[in-house]
Amino acid sequence: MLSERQRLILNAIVDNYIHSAEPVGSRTISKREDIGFSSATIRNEMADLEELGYLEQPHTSAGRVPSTKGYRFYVDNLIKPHMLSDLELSKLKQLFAERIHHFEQVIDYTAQILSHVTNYTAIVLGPEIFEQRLKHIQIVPLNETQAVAIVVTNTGRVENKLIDLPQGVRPQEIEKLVNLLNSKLTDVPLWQLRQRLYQEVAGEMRRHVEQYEEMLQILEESLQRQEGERVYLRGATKIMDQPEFRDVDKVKDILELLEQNDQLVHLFGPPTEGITVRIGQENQLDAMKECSIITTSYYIGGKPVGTVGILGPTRMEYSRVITVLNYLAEGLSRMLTSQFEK
Amino acid sequence: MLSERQRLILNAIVDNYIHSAEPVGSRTISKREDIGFSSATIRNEMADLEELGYLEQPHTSAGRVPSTKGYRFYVDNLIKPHMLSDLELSKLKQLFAERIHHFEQVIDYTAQILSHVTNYTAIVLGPEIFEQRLKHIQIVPLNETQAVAIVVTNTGRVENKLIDLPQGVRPQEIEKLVNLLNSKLTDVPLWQLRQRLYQEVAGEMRRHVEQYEEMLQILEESLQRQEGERVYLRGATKIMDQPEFRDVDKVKDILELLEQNDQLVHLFGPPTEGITVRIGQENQLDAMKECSIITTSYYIGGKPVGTVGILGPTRMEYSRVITVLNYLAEGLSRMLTSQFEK
DNA sequence: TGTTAGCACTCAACCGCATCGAGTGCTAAA
DNA sequence: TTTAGCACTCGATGCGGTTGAGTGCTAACA
Repeated sequence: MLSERQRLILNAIVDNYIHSAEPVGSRTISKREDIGFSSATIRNEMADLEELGYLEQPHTSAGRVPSTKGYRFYVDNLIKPHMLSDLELSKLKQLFAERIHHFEQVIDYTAQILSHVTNYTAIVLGPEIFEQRLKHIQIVPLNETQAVAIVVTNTGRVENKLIDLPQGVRPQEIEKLVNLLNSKLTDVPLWQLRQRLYQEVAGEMRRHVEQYEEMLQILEESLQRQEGERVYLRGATKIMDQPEFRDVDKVKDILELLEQNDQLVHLFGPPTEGITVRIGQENQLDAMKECSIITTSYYIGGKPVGTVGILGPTRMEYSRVITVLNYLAEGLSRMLTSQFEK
Repeated sequence: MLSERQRLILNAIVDNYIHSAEPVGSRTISKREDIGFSSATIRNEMADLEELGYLEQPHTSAGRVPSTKGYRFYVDNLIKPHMLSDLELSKLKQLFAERIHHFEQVIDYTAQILSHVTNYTAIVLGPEIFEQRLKHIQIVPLNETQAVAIVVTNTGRVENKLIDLPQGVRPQEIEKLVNLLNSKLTDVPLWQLRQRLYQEVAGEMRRHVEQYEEMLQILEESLQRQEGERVYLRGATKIMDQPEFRDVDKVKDILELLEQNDQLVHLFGPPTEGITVRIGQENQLDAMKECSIITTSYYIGGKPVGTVGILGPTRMEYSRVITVLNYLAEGLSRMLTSQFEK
């Protein structure tokens, strides 16, 4: 367990390093107002903290830098709440002032604002498809052999897929089928769709629809491909503002990762209640070993539907970002709930 | 006008620089098989070429580097057709082998393959909305006050928009309206929709639909917002493989530009028949002054629907990229035509 | 007259070396 | 227990010399 003084010093070092990006020496710390000890005392404590694994030394005659463990302790125990500045507040409020109807635009704009306010990369996932319910299904024939299947959810999200029609199917047949599907499947959660398709629709279909076999298969296929979450990425280049990422190779690793949307979902892990912080090597992916990721969930009517997150260097302003994320996720949830709940 | 020998030398210099990324000296050139002159002769010619503006010298005791004018002459007059290697061919054919139904997926996959084959950044725009025709329109009420308006085009593209309903509108009204719209507007090109809405539907609507005014306004709004072209960007990080972009600041300028989709449309300019090459400062945007962009159009049934392009350093393999783009655009056009034409 | 060998010159890149200074660990005194 | 003092470490910075690729110019050559 760390002594009170050790905590004080660790806190001072992390704070300082976050803002300077330079290894911090004992003198710098001893001159801080909140510290009343000489540099020599600090040096002793620093040596101890290093032995305990909270600090690291780039080389013998340099100051100390927090280790992953150091940041972890800082985030878990030392962090002080950040007060949002007027500027931050006014930027954030832009989002809520805007009256955007389109779900995807709201989310995209959220990511944009978030990156702009924090000066880090913003990533927003959402919405979790399996929380959504079917509102309407439609099949639009394009020509003899092709059609578009369209699924609309209660949140106003529209998924569509091009499908091949069985030979010689008649428009009336399709219409009949669509009516059947809508009467049976409306308000069913998306993840149950395939199951319910067999339970409740298949029997009826066999009786009323020609080419029952083919159509069923096509339907299943088109319901299956609902992608999971969509990824909204903004401010990816912000990472290059950080002095520790002045190196093209480092940046490249990170941006390449960000280019692959599927990897991002991995990075975020399962949605959790409240703020989650992943620091440096705590992220499995190697390219992220010098980055931290802070995430939280947003809700519609109390149900989590997606995740918002910030990606920055391990040396990121944890306190500020956490406050911003909390504020934003709460506001976003309120906004979405009032707009999209049932 | 350049002499035959000057062309030969300019060609050799550009070729060499493209592959080495180092300023080329007279000795290097004189040793090439296709050149039969001593380094001294080459030096004289190089001095002339520099005076004429085709070459530049980073500093006195360095070799020469092609200027924008030099590249331009190379591209217009000297380039030799590139033979696609087996590897390139097999990668390109992956695209045509795949049987993807979804338009957007085809385009996205195209960008992916293109970047992978060329090792440069690939950008694909499309499809041009105004070439598409309305296939089906649908309005799905979500609750008392909101609905989703969905527009399906003949290429299978689906656009959707959340709309506010006028107070107290009845579902039957909406159904009536949708039927009316579909019967009047099917097969109308998207760009004519608004106009035709007034010409052909408004009168009928007034007679048959309650809350005529509000609905008309809402409809117009929802048809209006059809975004122009979509942008598919792949391999943005490839630029960092280039030795002249080892500098984070340069890379940042470029990637920031690429993050803004609207800027990209600018960059491509209006679609043209055949290959277009924009070299260095020929691009208006300052961040692009060390980049070249090669574009060409792709077609559905003989009509241009979008643009594919490659972004690389000015020192890019023009010949190879042009061949790849030609081959790919042709194949893509064939593929899309067989799949989507009316 | 065009080409080429030869040569002096230029200049970025590289290397070694000395210096500087921020920061350390240790010791001894307060 | 704290702190002043001091020797020590080592990256960063700066400077002079060397190297070598490449040039322009001149004079000889075919």
